[in-house]
Amino acid sequence: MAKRYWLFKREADHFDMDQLMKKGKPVPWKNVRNFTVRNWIRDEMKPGDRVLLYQSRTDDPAVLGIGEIAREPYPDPAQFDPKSPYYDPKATKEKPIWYMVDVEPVKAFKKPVTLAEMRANPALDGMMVLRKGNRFSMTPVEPEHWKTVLAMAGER
DNA sequence: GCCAACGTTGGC
DNA sequence: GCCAACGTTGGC
Repeated sequence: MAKRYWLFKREADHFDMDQLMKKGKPVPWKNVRNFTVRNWIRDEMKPGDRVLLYQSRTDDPAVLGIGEIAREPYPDPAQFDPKSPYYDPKATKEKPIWYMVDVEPVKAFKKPVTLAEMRANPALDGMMVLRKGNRFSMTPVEPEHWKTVLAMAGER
């Protein structure tokens, strides 16, 4: 299957792009508990897919950099852990419900691409993350939109 | 901090 | 299986 593009959202409180880059290792992107997003993870994400890393719930929400999916999707262990807030009593090891991927940080943009800039760019019309009321923590990104965002960041 | 929007839950 | 109520997301 061809390489795909995604946008992963994370709240500012739990997202430090510099820290990610410094670490330089794949990080688990866990705790997705939305069925639509689960289906994208489980059925469509592949190692090598590229990801826009987006910071939400801040004064200036923005894409801060890019990453790459580092391994096949796998069951989120928290669903089996009764002590976890993400525990799901309906999930079993044989039939997991929730999936996750690891993301390797690839590059921090020198110039983040803000939500305001993205909304102002007609080339990004229809981008899922820009839709009103969008609450998916992960969304697919069209190849043309990917190129546009990278160009806006001054990257190639 | 507010509140619109939306996914999920649960009573019926 | 519907749908109102609830809880959460996330821009502003």
